[in-house]
Amino acid sequence: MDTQELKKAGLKATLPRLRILEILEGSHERHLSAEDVYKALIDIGEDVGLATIYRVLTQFEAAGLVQRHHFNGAHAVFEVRAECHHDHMVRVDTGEVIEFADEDIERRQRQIVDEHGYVLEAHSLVLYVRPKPGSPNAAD
Amino acid sequence: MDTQELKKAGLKATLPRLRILEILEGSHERHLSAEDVYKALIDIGEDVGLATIYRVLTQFEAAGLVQRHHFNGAHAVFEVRAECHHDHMVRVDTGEVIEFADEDIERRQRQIVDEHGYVLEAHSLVLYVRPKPGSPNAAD
DNA sequence: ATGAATGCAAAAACTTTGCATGACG
DNA sequence: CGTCATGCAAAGTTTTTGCATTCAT
Repeated sequence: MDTQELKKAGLKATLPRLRILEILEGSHERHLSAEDVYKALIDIGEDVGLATIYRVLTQFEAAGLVQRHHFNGAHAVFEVRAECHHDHMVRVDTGEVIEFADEDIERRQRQIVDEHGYVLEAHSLVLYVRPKPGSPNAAD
Repeated sequence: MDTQELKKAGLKATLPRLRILEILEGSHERHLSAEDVYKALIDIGEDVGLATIYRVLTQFEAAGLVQRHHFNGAHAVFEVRAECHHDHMVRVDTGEVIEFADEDIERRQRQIVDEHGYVLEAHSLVLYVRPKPGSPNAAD
């Protein structure tokens, strides 16, 4: 039950918060904008204000339940925090988001930052890609 | 003369474009927002509209003269395109931007993308850092 | 001269906030 | 029941656009 998850995060288990969490966890597309969540809720007949969505998503982010990304400069997208860290590829032709993890890059990042006299707080890596001709991806 | 640079890029050498290019090239801080450029122009008594700054920066980007970054979700910053590619570190305490280049990461990125059946079109890597205690940076 | 560029102001897109009402514990 | 959350609408930010005027070639 998501109720426990919310309480564990120090948040009251209100209906809007439960609904928003359900959408984020249940969606096939893991990366949703506030507007996406809003539309999904309207679709299932839940009447939640857009302002609430923004407020709740910000709280979820602060509580570590979700992560906020800015794949394109415009609007933010949110994804439920995965167990294991990963970065993202974005197809420039379709906008599809593909997750990947690579310990080599992670390690090298920490090393570079350390060499400069800093500590790595967070990072954002997005690879913008297009299908390689002849690859199975070219079909989509 | 920047006039040549603009014409070579296929852009008419208008006064606003020349001024904006001068600001970008002459600024100590290499990463400027549209607002930053606007204020810098006002400061030197040049009366250029903010809308023009946005239009010109977008043209510069299309022409390959500048690169657009989104270090924070809010506003975009622009930098004159450097001869050699590099990525960025952003100090979370001061907002200072530090440039770095690492061929290991670049190579690994291309490899990962290739393994997934894609071609790397572009990428964005930002490391958010804080000074390492005891390092010379901690002082600033 | 002629088409493109500019400036202004209005609009657009995304997100945040104020305040009265309603819900959780 | 007290407090925090919600909804609505209004305001805030950043960026874009329409249109008459001005400028570069």
